[in-house]
Amino acid sequence: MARYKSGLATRSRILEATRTLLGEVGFEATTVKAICDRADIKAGSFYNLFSSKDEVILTVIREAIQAVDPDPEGAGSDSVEELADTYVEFITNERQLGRIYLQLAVTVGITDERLRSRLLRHHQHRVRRFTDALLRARPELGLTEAEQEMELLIAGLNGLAYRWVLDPSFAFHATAGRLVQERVSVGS
Amino acid sequence: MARYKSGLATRSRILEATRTLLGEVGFEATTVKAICDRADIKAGSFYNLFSSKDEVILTVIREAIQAVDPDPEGAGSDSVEELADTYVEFITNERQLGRIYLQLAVTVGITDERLRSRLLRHHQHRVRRFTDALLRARPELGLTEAEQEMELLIAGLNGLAYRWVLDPSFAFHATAGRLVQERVSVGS
DNA sequence: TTCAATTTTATACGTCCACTCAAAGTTTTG
DNA sequence: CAAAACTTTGAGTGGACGTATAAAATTGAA
Repeated sequence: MARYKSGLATRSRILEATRTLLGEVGFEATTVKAICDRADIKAGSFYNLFSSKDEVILTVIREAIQAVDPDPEGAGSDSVEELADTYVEFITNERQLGRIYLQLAVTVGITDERLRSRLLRHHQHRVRRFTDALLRARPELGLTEAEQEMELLIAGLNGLAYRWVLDPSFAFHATAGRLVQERVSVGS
Repeated sequence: MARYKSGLATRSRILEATRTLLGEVGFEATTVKAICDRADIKAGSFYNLFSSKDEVILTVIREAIQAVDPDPEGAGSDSVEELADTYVEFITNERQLGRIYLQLAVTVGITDERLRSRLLRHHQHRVRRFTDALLRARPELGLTEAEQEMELLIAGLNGLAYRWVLDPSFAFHATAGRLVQERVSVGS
């Protein structure tokens, strides 16, 4: 474990290098050597601060999952629009973590059963948060109906995110905005 | 190139092994050795029939892209419902190719610029096909409006596909059906 | 300033990777 | 059936990978 400030700084550089590599070249190309080269350190330093390649990768994956579902002070008082907007901002601004997030389900999730169930729990938590927000705005909706709407909204947002990754000139923000408006005003 | 029937059979076995591995364990774990072991051949035979690992993987990727956008006899006469249904069936039945397809944009697409633009062209072709089908059913819609609707529908279908991969107990077919109904009856 | 704790370096090991090739085996053709 | 074309095998290559460790350098606390 890092205790001296130089060690802590090295740890940060390793995490940043890992984040960049995972986001830009994918899991396959993110080797310990690539991480060390980018962080400008030697393998020995890496293994002094992390016990394995998996450890640093899982640390960054946790960052990515958390970034999509932040639990800010005002938890439980966001609107659907705000929640959706936060996600769009996350994908477009935090490019590295965003791409890592989008890779998770179809790449690592296939192989690692524990990560898959963790991602599923994350998704269910996200649906709940969106549903709560929708019900706050439109209390007359039934729980099941609201949940189904938000499942569709989140699927749509994810699909648009993949679309945007494929072509960053795509009007992600505007399209997502229209989608949210539709879903929020469902049945009215 | 394979000319004798034994060579052709081996080629098929290699392709099937690659398909299975890409779909089940991902790109990272799909090594030449893994392919050869699963196809029960030696590396020399592999390199007699394919010039590289990339060649066989790209062949399977092309299969996956084509499977999503088949050009059957009746091209230009499908309904939106049929097009969407075909996609859902593809993802749920052709599990291997389906997972490969879903991995493409966020995994290989990041690294390989040529593949990324190929995927983008594939997507645009798909949007056009869905839009044509929608306009056939509802000629009163404007082209732009119809295109935007279908962009949202496809994003939704893709998002639901990712959702289903994460948890195959998810009611993909039913949820996709509701989504299609909504989009087809837009503004009416 | 001293010295123990921590970090960095240099070097190395064994494994697995994509890939090659000569030689032996098999299939098709004339 | 014999020669040509093709396929398979088995053994091997160099290189990059993850992992490990002893010694040198640096740091922080007393």
